[in-house]
Amino acid sequence: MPTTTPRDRYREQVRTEAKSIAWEQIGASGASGLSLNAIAKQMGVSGPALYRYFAGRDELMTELISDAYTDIAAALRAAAVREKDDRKRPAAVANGLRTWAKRNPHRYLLVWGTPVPGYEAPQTTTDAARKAMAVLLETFAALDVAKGRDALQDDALSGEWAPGTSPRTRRRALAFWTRVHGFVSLEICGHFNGMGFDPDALFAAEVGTLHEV
Amino acid sequence: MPTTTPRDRYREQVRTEAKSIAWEQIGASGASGLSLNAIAKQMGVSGPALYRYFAGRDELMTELISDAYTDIAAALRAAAVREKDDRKRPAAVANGLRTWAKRNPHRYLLVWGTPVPGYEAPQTTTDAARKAMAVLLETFAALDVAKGRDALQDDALSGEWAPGTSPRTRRRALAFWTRVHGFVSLEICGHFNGMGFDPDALFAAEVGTLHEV
DNA sequence: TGTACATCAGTGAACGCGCGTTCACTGATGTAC
DNA sequence: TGTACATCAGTGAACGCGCGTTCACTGATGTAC
Repeated sequence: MPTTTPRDRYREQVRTEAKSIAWEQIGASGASGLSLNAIAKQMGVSGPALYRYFAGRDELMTELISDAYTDIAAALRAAAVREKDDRKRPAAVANGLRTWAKRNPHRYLLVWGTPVPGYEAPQTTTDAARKAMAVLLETFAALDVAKGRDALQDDALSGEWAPGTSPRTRRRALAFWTRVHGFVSLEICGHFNGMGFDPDALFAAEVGTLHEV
Repeated sequence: MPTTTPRDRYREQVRTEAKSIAWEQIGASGASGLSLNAIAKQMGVSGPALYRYFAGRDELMTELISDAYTDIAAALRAAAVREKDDRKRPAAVANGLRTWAKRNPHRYLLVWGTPVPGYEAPQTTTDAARKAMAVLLETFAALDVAKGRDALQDDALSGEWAPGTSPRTRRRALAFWTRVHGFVSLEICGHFNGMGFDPDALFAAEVGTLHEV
């Protein structure tokens, strides 16, 4: 009988608190500054205590990345369903992604920023990543009616990923992804600072072109 | 009489070697893994010895970033002058940027990837960044003849950066930058791995749309 | 309800490691007369 | 050309710090009869 005992609930609570502090620390010192000892200290607990909850630093990292992917996927999906008009949906998803990224820059960068050295992403995170990508694919699949001009040969985009979608849909999803990521990552890394233009306006203009991607 | 003495040349040589090893280490352990001690060890020299050549870790980092910017700017300019046709030049510059990035992923990411925590870029690097941006601006300024459709209000893009260029030129340069960066950064961070499509083909398609950005 | 036992959270000490940086010092290289 | 001095490269010890991780242990919480 796998009922959740009080101990189970306590465990989950401690894990959640640890992960929340982990994000704070990543925000302050970057992904490579993530430290079990430092988290323990902030929780008012001795270092080794956390080894009851995580196998080690790498497992914690993996879980943080998975959580972030799940969060992103949910945000994208929410933005997608909120927009009923198929043709306006790409822009809505783009805005959803940007909003989420600005609210969670460290999560965003942990997932799509510079890879953490010495950390190899396991299967789990790759799966989580596909869930986020699926939203983009569905968004463009809904638009997949006519409007030719497929510059890319079918086979070049017919990899094993995303079976059941057309090459055109995949290409559009990819173009969407790279463009939005380019803008968002530069913005949250502060590379627009001091240039004196309005990021909102530029993003709006860029997003306006996404439906004809 | 500021002639370069043998000692000066020796100093420069040691600094160059140290920086070269620094890049190796950044490649292996990431930007936050950069360590004066480790560099010294690899040079067969004691740790404190390097303090004769760099004021500290941060100064070395600053110099690496500046060097990277300078290198990028040179690569972009070379790509730009090689292409005589104004309208093909954006694509040429895009290809130049991607090629450089794939050859120097760590340099690229140090400059445009996730910011190094606890490191604040000084004026020097900002200046170097502008030199790279200048190539983009010139590229689109050359195209600045007619072809309306300026979706963005003039004032929104009339910040203090890049005086002497038209808002339209600035907007196009920015759109170029965000798009190319999006593609290139995802590619060199390995986010296209296992998707089974041909990055070259997708980039070519994306670059084909840049002249009408 | 009470007692005996098993489970599990958390501790503190320890291991070996690497970091940035300062400091007093040696020894070699250059310079001035 | 030779000698006296100044400059500078590099050393090794030291400071204080933090890291991941293992281990034997204490004490509290739950479970079975």
